Amino acid sequence: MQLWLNGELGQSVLPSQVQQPGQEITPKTSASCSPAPESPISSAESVKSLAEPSSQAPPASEGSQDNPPEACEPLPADPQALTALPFAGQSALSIQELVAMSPELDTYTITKKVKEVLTDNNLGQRLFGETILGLTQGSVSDLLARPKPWHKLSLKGREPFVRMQLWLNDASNVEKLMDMKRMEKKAYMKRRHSSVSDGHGSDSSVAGLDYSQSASPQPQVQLKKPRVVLAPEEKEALKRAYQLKPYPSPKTIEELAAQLNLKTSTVINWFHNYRSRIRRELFIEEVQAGCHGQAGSSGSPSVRGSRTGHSSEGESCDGGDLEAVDDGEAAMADMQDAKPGDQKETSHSGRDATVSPSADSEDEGSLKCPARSRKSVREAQESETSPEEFPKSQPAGQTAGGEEPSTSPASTSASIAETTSVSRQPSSAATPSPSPLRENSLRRKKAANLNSIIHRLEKAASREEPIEWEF
DNA sequence: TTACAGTCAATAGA
DNA sequence: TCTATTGACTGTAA
Repeated sequence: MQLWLNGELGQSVLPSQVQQPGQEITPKTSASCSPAPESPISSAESVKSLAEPSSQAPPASEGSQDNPPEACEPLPADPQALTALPFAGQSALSIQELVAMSPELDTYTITKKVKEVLTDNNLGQRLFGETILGLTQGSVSDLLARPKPWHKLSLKGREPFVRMQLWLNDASNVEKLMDMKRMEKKAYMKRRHSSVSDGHGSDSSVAGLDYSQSASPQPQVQLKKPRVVLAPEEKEALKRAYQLKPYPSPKTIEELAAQLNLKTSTVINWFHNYRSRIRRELFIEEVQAGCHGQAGSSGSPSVRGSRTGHSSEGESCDGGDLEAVDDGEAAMADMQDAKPGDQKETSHSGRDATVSPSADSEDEGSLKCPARSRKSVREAQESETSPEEFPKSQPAGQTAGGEEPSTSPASTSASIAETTSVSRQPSSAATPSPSPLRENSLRRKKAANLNSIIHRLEKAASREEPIEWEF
Protein backbone atom coordinates (compact mmCIF):
# COMPACT_ATOMS: atom_id res chain seq x y z
CA MET A 1 0.00 0.00 0.00
CA GLN A 2 2.53 2.35 -0.44
CA LEU A 3 0.26 5.03 -1.16
CA TRP A 4 1.30 7.78 -3.07
CA LEU A 5 4.62 6.50 -3.02
CA ASN A 6 3.72 3.78 -5.14
CA GLY A 7 1.29 5.06 -7.35
CA GLU A 8 -2.24 5.61 -7.21
CA LEU A 9 -2.65 5.69 -3.63
CA GLY A 10 -0.12 8.12 -3.61
CA GLN A 11 -2.33 10.53 -5.09
CA SER A 12 -4.37 11.05 -2.23
CA VAL A 13 -1.98 11.61 0.39
CA LEU A 14 0.54 14.19 -0.11
CA PRO A 15 0.50 17.46 1.51
CA SER A 16 -0.14 19.61 -1.21
CA GLN A 17 1.55 22.59 -0.55
CA VAL A 18 4.09 21.57 -2.62
CA GLN A 19 2.39 22.48 -5.58
CA GLN A 20 4.09 23.45 -8.61
CA PRO A 21 7.67 23.40 -8.36
CA GLY A 22 8.09 26.93 -8.79
CA GLN A 23 5.67 28.14 -6.34
CA GLU A 24 5.91 28.94 -2.85
CA ILE A 25 5.14 26.19 -0.58
CA THR A 26 3.17 26.82 2.39
CA PRO A 27 3.19 24.11 4.82
CA LYS A 28 1.00 24.96 7.56
CA THR A 29 -1.86 22.97 8.15
CA SER A 30 -0.29 20.45 9.96
CA ALA A 31 -3.08 18.29 10.55
CA SER A 32 -3.61 16.61 7.46
CA CYS A 33 -7.15 15.95 7.58
CA SER A 34 -8.39 18.11 10.17
CA PRO A 35 -10.47 20.88 9.10
CA ALA A 36 -8.18 23.66 8.68
CA PRO A 37 -10.28 26.48 7.76
CA GLU A 38 -7.89 29.15 7.40
CA SER A 39 -5.02 27.26 6.21
CA PRO A 40 -4.69 27.17 2.54
CA ILE A 41 -3.54 23.73 2.22
CA SER A 42 -3.84 20.69 4.09
CA SER A 43 -0.96 18.54 4.77
CA ALA A 44 -2.79 15.91 3.04
CA GLU A 45 -2.74 17.87 -0.02
CA SER A 46 0.82 18.63 0.15
CA VAL A 47 1.63 15.09 0.56
CA LYS A 48 -0.13 14.35 -2.50
CA SER A 49 1.58 16.86 -4.50
CA LEU A 50 4.69 15.19 -3.72
CA ALA A 51 3.56 12.22 -5.47
CA GLU A 52 3.03 14.16 -8.50
CA PRO A 53 5.24 17.00 -8.58
CA SER A 54 4.34 19.13 -11.34
CA SER A 55 1.37 17.38 -12.47
CA GLN A 56 -1.99 18.76 -12.63
CA ALA A 57 -2.69 17.56 -9.28
CA PRO A 58 -6.28 16.92 -8.94
CA PRO A 59 -8.08 19.07 -6.60
CA ALA A 60 -6.84 18.36 -3.31
CA SER A 61 -10.13 17.70 -1.97
CA GLU A 62 -10.87 14.89 -4.08
CA GLY A 63 -10.11 12.19 -1.75
CA SER A 64 -12.31 13.44 0.76
CA GLN A 65 -15.39 11.81 0.23
CA ASP A 66 -16.17 10.58 3.49
CA ASN A 67 -14.56 12.64 5.98
CA PRO A 68 -15.07 16.14 6.49
CA PRO A 69 -12.71 18.54 5.23
CA GLU A 70 -10.36 16.31 3.82
CA ALA A 71 -10.93 12.88 3.44
CA CYS A 72 -7.41 12.94 3.42
CA GLU A 73 -4.84 10.88 2.27
CA PRO A 74 -4.25 7.34 2.49
CA LEU A 75 -1.00 6.52 3.86
CA PRO A 76 0.83 3.43 4.38
CA ALA A 77 2.07 2.80 7.69
CA ASP A 78 4.84 0.69 8.82
CA PRO A 79 7.10 -0.91 6.41
CA GLN A 80 5.46 -4.14 6.63
CA ALA A 81 2.51 -3.59 8.69
CA LEU A 82 1.69 -0.44 7.05
CA THR A 83 1.74 -2.08 3.87
CA ALA A 84 -0.89 -4.30 5.01
CA LEU A 85 -3.30 -1.67 5.86
CA PRO A 86 -6.44 -1.63 3.94
CA PHE A 87 -6.76 0.96 1.37
CA ALA A 88 -9.76 1.37 -0.56
CA GLY A 89 -8.22 2.07 -3.80
CA GLN A 90 -7.67 5.63 -4.51
CA SER A 91 -9.76 6.93 -1.84
CA ALA A 92 -8.10 4.84 0.66
CA LEU A 93 -8.02 5.75 4.22
CA SER A 94 -7.53 9.10 5.58
CA ILE A 95 -4.28 9.81 7.19
CA GLN A 96 -5.92 9.73 10.52
CA GLU A 97 -7.37 6.40 9.87
CA LEU A 98 -4.07 5.16 8.80
CA VAL A 99 -2.47 6.46 11.84
CA ALA A 100 -5.06 4.89 13.96
CA MET A 101 -4.55 1.59 12.31
CA SER A 102 -0.87 1.81 12.16
CA PRO A 103 1.10 -0.57 14.23
CA GLU A 104 3.57 0.82 16.62
CA LEU A 105 6.38 2.46 14.78
CA ASP A 106 9.84 3.05 15.92
CA THR A 107 10.02 6.77 15.67
CA TYR A 108 13.63 6.89 16.54
CA THR A 109 14.59 4.56 13.78
CA ILE A 110 12.35 6.24 11.31
CA THR A 111 13.74 9.64 11.94
CA LYS A 112 17.21 8.32 11.87
CA LYS A 113 16.59 6.80 8.54
CA VAL A 114 14.99 9.90 7.21
CA LYS A 115 17.88 11.97 8.33
CA GLU A 116 20.22 9.65 6.57
CA VAL A 117 18.31 9.75 3.38
CA LEU A 118 18.00 13.48 3.44
CA THR A 119 21.62 13.89 4.13
CA ASP A 120 22.78 11.38 1.63
CA ASN A 121 20.73 12.95 -1.04
CA ASN A 122 21.34 16.43 -0.02
CA LEU A 123 17.71 17.15 0.51
CA GLY A 124 16.72 19.84 2.90
CA GLN A 125 14.35 19.67 5.77
CA ARG A 126 12.33 22.44 4.36
CA LEU A 127 11.54 20.69 1.15
CA PHE A 128 10.95 17.43 2.85
CA GLY A 129 8.79 18.95 5.49
CA GLU A 130 6.71 21.02 3.21
CA THR A 131 6.20 18.43 0.58
CA ILE A 132 6.09 15.22 2.46
CA LEU A 133 4.97 16.10 5.90
CA GLY A 134 3.19 19.33 5.46
CA LEU A 135 5.23 20.85 8.22
CA THR A 136 7.61 23.75 8.38
CA GLN A 137 11.34 23.38 8.53
CA GLY A 138 11.55 24.13 12.18
CA SER A 139 9.04 21.49 13.01
CA VAL A 140 10.83 18.97 10.91
CA SER A 141 14.10 19.76 12.52
CA ASP A 142 12.59 19.31 15.89
CA LEU A 143 10.88 16.14 14.94
CA LEU A 144 13.96 14.60 13.47
CA ALA A 145 16.16 15.63 16.29
CA ARG A 146 13.85 14.74 19.09
CA PRO A 147 11.34 12.17 18.09
CA LYS A 148 9.03 11.13 20.83
CA PRO A 149 8.41 7.49 21.30
CA TRP A 150 5.39 6.23 19.53
CA HIS A 151 3.48 5.45 22.63
CA LYS A 152 3.86 8.95 23.85
CA LEU A 153 2.44 10.46 20.77
CA SER A 154 -1.10 11.49 20.21
CA LEU A 155 -2.75 10.45 17.03
CA LYS A 156 -1.93 13.72 15.52
CA GLY A 157 1.61 13.50 16.63
CA ARG A 158 1.96 10.17 14.94
CA GLU A 159 0.98 11.46 11.58
CA PRO A 160 4.35 12.78 10.58
CA PHE A 161 5.94 9.52 11.47
CA VAL A 162 3.50 7.55 9.46
CA ARG A 163 4.16 9.84 6.58
CA MET A 164 7.83 9.42 7.00
CA GLN A 165 7.52 5.71 7.08
CA LEU A 166 5.43 5.75 4.01
CA TRP A 167 7.90 7.91 2.33
CA LEU A 168 10.70 5.63 3.23
CA ASN A 169 8.83 2.67 1.99
CA ASP A 170 9.41 3.57 -1.55
CA ALA A 171 12.85 4.44 -2.66
CA SER A 172 11.57 6.24 -5.65
CA ASN A 173 10.23 8.87 -3.37
CA VAL A 174 13.66 10.17 -2.87
CA GLU A 175 13.96 10.60 -6.54
CA LYS A 176 10.73 12.42 -6.67
CA LEU A 177 11.83 14.75 -4.02
CA MET A 178 15.06 15.37 -5.77
CA ASP A 179 13.18 16.16 -8.88
CA MET A 180 11.17 18.62 -6.98
CA LYS A 181 14.23 20.17 -5.66
CA ARG A 182 15.57 20.59 -9.11
CA MET A 183 12.38 22.06 -10.32
CA GLU A 184 12.23 24.40 -7.44
CA LYS A 185 15.65 25.56 -8.15
CA LYS A 186 14.86 26.05 -11.74
CA ALA A 187 11.80 28.02 -10.93
CA TYR A 188 13.74 30.07 -8.53
CA MET A 189 16.33 30.91 -11.06
CA LYS A 190 13.69 31.78 -13.50
CA ARG A 191 12.01 34.09 -11.14
CA ARG A 192 15.21 35.62 -10.19
CA HIS A 193 16.04 36.27 -13.71
CA SER A 194 12.83 37.77 -14.63
CA SER A 195 12.70 39.96 -11.63
CA VAL A 196 16.14 41.17 -12.26
CA SER A 197 15.42 41.99 -15.79
CA ASP A 198 12.25 43.64 -14.80
CA GLY A 199 14.35 45.83 -12.86
CA HIS A 200 12.41 45.44 -9.85
CA GLY A 201 13.23 43.86 -6.78
CA SER A 202 13.99 40.33 -6.50
CA ASP A 203 12.25 38.02 -4.26
CA SER A 204 13.57 39.68 -1.33
CA SER A 205 11.75 42.71 -2.27
CA VAL A 206 8.68 40.75 -2.67
CA ALA A 207 9.01 38.99 0.50
CA GLY A 208 10.15 42.00 2.22
CA LEU A 209 7.12 43.80 1.22
CA ASP A 210 5.12 42.57 3.98
CA TYR A 211 7.33 44.10 6.39
CA SER A 212 8.43 47.26 4.91
CA GLN A 213 5.14 48.05 3.54
CA SER A 214 3.20 46.87 6.37
CA ALA A 215 4.75 49.61 8.22
CA SER A 216 3.14 51.91 5.88
CA PRO A 217 -0.38 52.90 5.53
CA GLN A 218 -1.93 49.60 4.83
CA PRO A 219 -4.95 49.52 6.94
CA GLN A 220 -5.39 46.05 7.97
CA VAL A 221 -1.80 45.52 8.36
CA GLN A 222 -1.22 44.73 11.90
CA LEU A 223 2.30 45.09 12.86
CA LYS A 224 3.69 41.84 13.86
CA LYS A 225 4.76 41.94 17.33
CA PRO A 226 8.41 41.46 17.62
CA ARG A 227 9.59 38.18 18.82
CA VAL A 228 10.59 38.19 22.40
CA VAL A 229 14.09 37.09 22.98
CA LEU A 230 14.89 36.36 26.53
CA ALA A 231 18.23 37.44 27.76
CA PRO A 232 20.47 34.78 29.17
CA GLU A 233 19.99 36.18 32.60
CA GLU A 234 16.30 35.97 32.25
CA LYS A 235 16.49 32.43 31.10
CA GLU A 236 18.67 31.54 33.96
CA ALA A 237 16.31 33.06 36.37
CA LEU A 238 13.43 31.22 34.85
CA LYS A 239 15.31 27.99 34.92
CA ARG A 240 16.09 28.42 38.51
CA ALA A 241 12.56 29.23 39.25
CA TYR A 242 11.64 26.12 37.39
CA GLN A 243 13.97 24.06 39.45
CA LEU A 244 12.26 25.29 42.48
CA LYS A 245 8.84 25.08 41.17
CA PRO A 246 8.03 23.61 37.83
CA TYR A 247 4.43 24.50 38.24
CA PRO A 248 4.39 27.97 39.61
CA SER A 249 1.21 29.48 40.76
CA PRO A 250 -0.27 32.35 38.88
CA LYS A 251 0.88 34.58 41.58
CA THR A 252 4.40 33.36 41.36
CA ILE A 253 4.31 33.78 37.67
CA GLU A 254 3.21 37.29 38.00
CA GLU A 255 5.89 38.02 40.43
CA LEU A 256 8.48 36.47 38.28
CA ALA A 257 7.25 38.39 35.33
CA ALA A 258 7.33 41.58 37.24
CA GLN A 259 10.76 40.98 38.51
CA LEU A 260 12.10 40.04 35.19
CA ASN A 261 10.19 42.68 33.48
CA LEU A 262 8.45 40.27 31.21
CA LYS A 263 4.88 39.78 30.33
CA THR A 264 3.18 37.17 32.39
CA SER A 265 2.17 35.42 29.24
CA THR A 266 5.78 35.17 28.32
CA VAL A 267 6.59 33.59 31.61
CA ILE A 268 3.67 31.24 31.31
CA ASN A 269 4.68 30.26 27.84
CA TRP A 270 8.20 29.78 28.93
CA PHE A 271 7.19 27.36 31.61
CA HIS A 272 4.95 25.47 29.28
CA ASN A 273 7.58 25.22 26.65
CA TYR A 274 10.28 24.36 29.06
CA ARG A 275 8.34 21.59 30.70
CA SER A 276 7.36 20.21 27.42
CA ARG A 277 10.83 20.33 26.00
CA ILE A 278 12.36 18.82 29.01
CA ARG A 279 9.95 16.01 28.77
CA ARG A 280 10.97 15.44 25.25
CA GLU A 281 14.57 15.38 26.09
CA LEU A 282 13.81 12.75 28.61
CA PHE A 283 12.12 10.64 26.05
CA ILE A 284 15.12 10.82 23.91
CA GLU A 285 17.37 9.90 26.66
CA GLU A 286 15.30 6.93 27.34
CA VAL A 287 15.68 5.81 23.85
CA GLN A 288 19.30 6.48 23.74
CA ALA A 289 19.83 4.91 27.03
CA GLY A 290 18.70 1.79 25.43
CA CYS A 291 15.55 1.29 27.17
CA HIS A 292 13.68 1.82 24.07
CA GLY A 293 14.50 -0.86 21.66
CA GLN A 294 16.80 -3.12 23.34
CA ALA A 295 16.58 -3.68 26.85
CA GLY A 296 19.70 -3.23 28.50
CA SER A 297 21.65 -0.50 29.79
CA SER A 298 18.76 1.38 30.88
CA GLY A 299 19.72 4.78 31.71
CA SER A 300 23.28 4.31 32.31
CA PRO A 301 24.82 7.49 33.37
CA SER A 302 27.25 7.37 30.66
CA VAL A 303 24.70 7.17 28.06
CA ARG A 304 22.83 9.90 29.51
CA GLY A 305 25.77 11.97 29.91
CA SER A 306 26.82 11.77 26.43
CA ARG A 307 23.53 12.82 25.32
CA THR A 308 22.91 15.56 27.59
CA GLY A 309 26.22 16.75 26.80
CA HIS A 310 24.84 18.62 24.07
CA SER A 311 21.35 19.24 23.89
CA SER A 312 19.40 17.64 26.40
CA GLU A 313 17.39 19.51 28.67
CA GLY A 314 20.13 18.95 30.91
CA GLU A 315 21.95 21.37 29.04
CA SER A 316 19.12 23.51 28.75
CA CYS A 317 17.90 23.28 32.10
CA ASP A 318 20.89 22.86 33.83
CA GLY A 319 22.92 25.25 32.35
CA GLY A 320 25.40 23.06 30.88
CA ASP A 321 26.23 25.89 28.73
CA LEU A 322 26.75 28.31 31.39
CA GLU A 323 30.01 29.27 32.59
CA ALA A 324 31.36 31.47 35.10
CA VAL A 325 30.05 31.70 38.47
CA ASP A 326 28.75 34.88 39.50
CA ASP A 327 29.61 36.46 42.65
CA GLY A 328 26.27 37.76 43.25
CA GLU A 329 25.59 34.25 43.90
CA ALA A 330 25.73 34.61 47.55
CA ALA A 331 22.09 34.40 47.70
CA MET A 332 22.24 31.10 46.11
CA ALA A 333 24.42 29.67 48.67
CA ASP A 334 21.59 28.11 50.42
CA MET A 335 20.54 26.33 47.40
CA GLN A 336 23.90 24.99 46.91
CA ASP A 337 24.19 23.86 50.36
CA ALA A 338 20.96 22.29 50.15
CA LYS A 339 21.87 20.32 47.25
CA PRO A 340 21.91 16.68 47.75
CA GLY A 341 25.20 15.67 48.45
CA ASP A 342 26.32 16.14 45.04
CA GLN A 343 25.00 13.14 43.65
CA LYS A 344 24.07 14.89 40.72
CA GLU A 345 25.06 14.50 37.34
CA THR A 346 24.00 17.60 36.01
CA SER A 347 21.30 17.10 33.70
CA HIS A 348 17.83 17.65 33.76
CA SER A 349 17.88 14.26 34.89
CA GLY A 350 17.05 15.58 38.12
CA ARG A 351 13.71 14.89 36.98
CA ASP A 352 13.97 11.68 35.35
CA ALA A 353 15.87 10.21 38.07
CA THR A 354 12.99 10.84 40.07
CA VAL A 355 10.74 8.80 38.31
CA SER A 356 9.88 5.83 40.05
CA PRO A 357 9.08 2.75 38.37
CA SER A 358 5.88 3.23 39.68
CA ALA A 359 4.04 3.04 37.19
CA ASP A 360 1.83 4.88 35.85
CA SER A 361 0.06 3.13 33.46
CA GLU A 362 2.01 4.01 30.54
CA ASP A 363 2.58 1.29 28.26
CA GLU A 364 5.47 -0.88 27.98
CA GLY A 365 7.82 1.57 26.70
CA SER A 366 7.46 3.87 29.49
CA LEU A 367 7.43 1.14 31.90
CA LYS A 368 10.77 0.11 30.93
CA CYS A 369 12.04 3.51 30.93
CA PRO A 370 11.73 5.48 33.96
CA ALA A 371 10.47 8.39 32.22
CA ARG A 372 8.29 10.49 34.15
CA SER A 373 4.98 10.65 32.70
CA ARG A 374 3.05 13.74 32.71
CA LYS A 375 1.08 12.49 35.51
CA SER A 376 3.90 11.29 37.54
CA VAL A 377 5.72 14.47 37.17
CA ARG A 378 2.94 16.40 38.47
CA GLU A 379 2.08 13.99 41.09
CA ALA A 380 5.53 14.05 42.27
CA GLN A 381 5.42 17.67 42.63
CA GLU A 382 2.01 18.18 43.75
CA SER A 383 1.73 15.38 46.06
CA GLU A 384 4.32 16.86 48.20
CA THR A 385 3.52 20.39 47.82
CA SER A 386 0.48 22.27 47.45
CA PRO A 387 0.19 23.92 44.20
CA GLU A 388 1.17 27.02 45.85
CA GLU A 389 4.27 26.00 47.45
CA PHE A 390 7.60 25.14 46.15
CA PRO A 391 8.79 21.70 46.38
CA LYS A 392 10.09 22.16 49.74
CA SER A 393 12.40 19.44 50.34
CA GLN A 394 13.62 19.18 46.94
CA PRO A 395 16.63 21.10 47.56
CA ALA A 396 17.51 18.47 49.93
CA GLY A 397 18.38 16.42 47.08
CA GLN A 398 15.45 14.47 46.37
CA THR A 399 13.25 14.78 43.66
CA ALA A 400 9.78 15.36 44.34
CA GLY A 401 9.05 11.79 44.22
CA GLY A 402 11.54 11.31 46.84
CA GLU A 403 13.20 8.38 45.46
CA GLU A 404 16.39 8.21 43.65
CA PRO A 405 18.59 10.89 44.66
CA SER A 406 20.55 11.24 41.64
CA THR A 407 20.04 14.42 39.99
CA SER A 408 17.82 16.68 41.67
CA PRO A 409 16.49 19.91 40.68
CA ALA A 410 18.36 21.33 43.46
CA SER A 411 21.57 20.10 42.20
CA THR A 412 20.76 21.34 38.87
CA SER A 413 19.85 24.66 40.07
CA ALA A 414 22.90 24.64 42.07
CA SER A 415 24.93 24.14 39.05
CA ILE A 416 23.13 26.90 37.48
CA ALA A 417 23.85 29.00 40.38
CA GLU A 418 27.44 28.37 39.98
CA THR A 419 27.42 29.44 36.51
CA THR A 420 25.63 32.47 36.11
CA SER A 421 24.84 33.77 32.88
CA VAL A 422 27.51 36.02 32.10
CA SER A 423 29.37 35.16 29.18
CA ARG A 424 26.83 34.28 26.73
CA GLN A 425 26.59 36.46 23.88
CA PRO A 426 24.37 39.28 24.68
CA SER A 427 21.02 38.54 23.51
CA SER A 428 19.29 40.89 21.35
CA ALA A 429 17.01 41.57 24.15
CA ALA A 430 19.72 42.74 26.31
CA THR A 431 19.98 46.38 26.46
CA PRO A 432 22.82 47.78 24.66
CA SER A 433 25.48 48.58 27.02
CA PRO A 434 27.93 51.29 27.04
CA SER A 435 31.09 49.54 27.76
CA PRO A 436 32.11 46.02 28.40
CA LEU A 437 33.04 46.80 31.89
CA ARG A 438 29.95 48.54 32.67
CA GLU A 439 27.97 45.91 30.99
CA ASN A 440 29.63 43.38 33.04
CA SER A 441 28.84 44.99 36.24
CA LEU A 442 25.34 45.57 35.18
CA ARG A 443 25.01 42.00 34.36
CA ARG A 444 26.39 40.98 37.61
CA LYS A 445 24.03 43.17 39.34
CA LYS A 446 21.19 41.82 37.46
CA ALA A 447 22.30 38.33 38.04
CA ALA A 448 22.61 38.99 41.68
CA ASN A 449 19.19 40.38 41.76
CA LEU A 450 17.79 37.42 39.96
CA ASN A 451 19.51 35.11 42.28
CA SER A 452 18.09 36.93 45.11
CA ILE A 453 14.68 36.50 43.65
CA ILE A 454 15.14 32.86 43.35
CA HIS A 455 16.53 32.66 46.75
CA ARG A 456 13.52 34.28 48.15
CA LEU A 457 11.33 32.05 46.21
CA GLU A 458 13.05 29.19 47.68
CA LYS A 459 12.86 30.50 51.14
CA ALA A 460 9.28 31.23 50.74
CA ALA A 461 8.77 27.77 49.59
CA SER A 462 10.38 26.28 52.55
CA ARG A 463 8.43 28.51 54.71
CA GLU A 464 5.35 27.75 52.91
CA GLU A 465 4.17 31.14 53.27
CA PRO A 466 3.48 33.57 50.62
CA ILE A 467 5.97 36.22 50.34
CA GLU A 468 5.83 39.67 49.22
CA TRP A 469 8.10 40.43 46.44
CA GLU A 470 10.11 43.46 46.66
CA PHE A 471 13.37 43.37 45.02
C1' DT B 1 -8.96 26.86 33.84
C1' DT B 2 -4.85 24.79 33.33
C1' DA B 3 -1.52 21.95 31.18
C1' DC B 4 -0.06 19.83 27.31
C1' DA B 5 0.77 18.42 22.39
C1' DG B 6 1.83 19.98 18.21
C1' DT B 7 3.17 23.63 15.32
C1' DC B 8 4.46 27.90 13.34
C1' DA B 9 7.69 31.19 12.36
C1' DA B 10 11.42 34.37 13.67
C1' DT B 11 16.04 34.28 14.37
C1' DA B 12 20.73 32.81 15.27
C1' DG B 13 24.54 30.20 13.91
C1' DA B 14 27.22 27.41 10.73
C1' DT C 1 21.13 28.37 2.42
C1' DC C 2 20.27 25.19 5.73
C1' DT C 3 19.50 23.64 10.43
C1' DA C 4 18.59 24.39 15.38
C1' DT C 5 16.40 26.92 18.79
C1' DT C 6 12.61 28.88 21.00
C1' DG C 7 8.62 32.21 22.06
C1' DA C 8 3.97 32.10 20.87
C1' DC C 9 -0.28 30.20 19.41
C1' DT C 10 -4.12 26.71 18.63
C1' DG C 11 -6.73 22.92 19.83
C1' DT C 12 -7.81 19.47 23.16
C1' DA C 13 -8.42 17.02 27.39
C1' DA C 14 -9.19 16.81 32.21
